[in-house]
Amino acid sequence: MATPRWLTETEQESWRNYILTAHDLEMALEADLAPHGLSMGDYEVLVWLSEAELNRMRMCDLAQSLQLSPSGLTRRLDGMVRNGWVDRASCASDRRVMYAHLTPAGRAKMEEAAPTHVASVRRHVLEPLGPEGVAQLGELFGRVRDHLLRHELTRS
Amino acid sequence: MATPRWLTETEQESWRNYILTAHDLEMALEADLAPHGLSMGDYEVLVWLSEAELNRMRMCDLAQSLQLSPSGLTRRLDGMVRNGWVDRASCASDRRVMYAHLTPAGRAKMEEAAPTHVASVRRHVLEPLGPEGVAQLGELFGRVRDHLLRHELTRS
DNA sequence: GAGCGTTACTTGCGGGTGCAACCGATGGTA
DNA sequence: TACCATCGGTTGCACCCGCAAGTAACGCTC
Repeated sequence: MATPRWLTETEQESWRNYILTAHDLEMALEADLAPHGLSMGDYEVLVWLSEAELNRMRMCDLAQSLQLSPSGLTRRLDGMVRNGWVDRASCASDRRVMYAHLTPAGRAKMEEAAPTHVASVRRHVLEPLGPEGVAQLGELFGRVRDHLLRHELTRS
Repeated sequence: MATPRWLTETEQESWRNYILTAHDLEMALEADLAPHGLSMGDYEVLVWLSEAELNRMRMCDLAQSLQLSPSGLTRRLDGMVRNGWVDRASCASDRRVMYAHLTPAGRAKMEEAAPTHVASVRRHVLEPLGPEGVAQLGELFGRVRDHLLRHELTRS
């Protein structure tokens, strides 16, 4: 596991449960999405663009939303453009900017895959946790997240 | 985020919190370990071997413990052997088997890094959650894990 | 003891990602 | 207007990883 014995038994076991499960969970979600020819990464691009105004986002904003490096996003879009789900459009007012834009085919792909993915999340996570478990999950990770962000800010 | 609007507001937010935080958390732990010249992956190898009998494990067992593919482990060990933290030893009774064996230097490196990592986990996770939060975390992911494993078994 | 399915590990290959370097564009300042 | 720090994006490079194929060894069966 990830940590030696300087932790309580309980801490040890909780942390271990988290580490192992997070990995397996990711694999399960990925596997459920695979039949659609999508990775979770691709899927998240589709979702973000589909919810964005005019179905498009600036590369840098999208990269931040996806927690991806600029180069990482460039490469991921390369693939999605090749598949016809996204196209690139330059910006008239700022010629540095490149928009990632969802195509009709991309929207179709997303609407095809979304029910699968939602069902996957529901089956693997929401259902076993139950409503109050889901609320706890959000609360716990919200606390960790706040702590992380605060820590990050005080660093600079 | 990872999921469209077929989820409750609460579900949506909880899931989102989890996805975003899990990523940031991993980065934070990785960053804390980096000054020692270790990735989390390397560190976990050191921990597993240090807790194993005779400070060694069969490659296949170690791969399973680390949730890594055989080839992935081979490559990771390559690097750690190059750094002198691990060496390979073949097995007398079964010549297919290769042991990964922790060297004294590897143990030293692990003992050097462990306090850092434990402090990191404590600061980023255990402290913001508090004792009862940690227990909840373990309980929730234990439930998800049980569900995943059961599902996996019924598949075969 | 010959054959064969299985196991353990490694290697070739391709995909995904981050970092650093680069280029063009922008906006503020002298 | 000229300069320059900064920003947005892409490319070169290196690393990590999984899958498939290959090799060697094991062990069961006939």
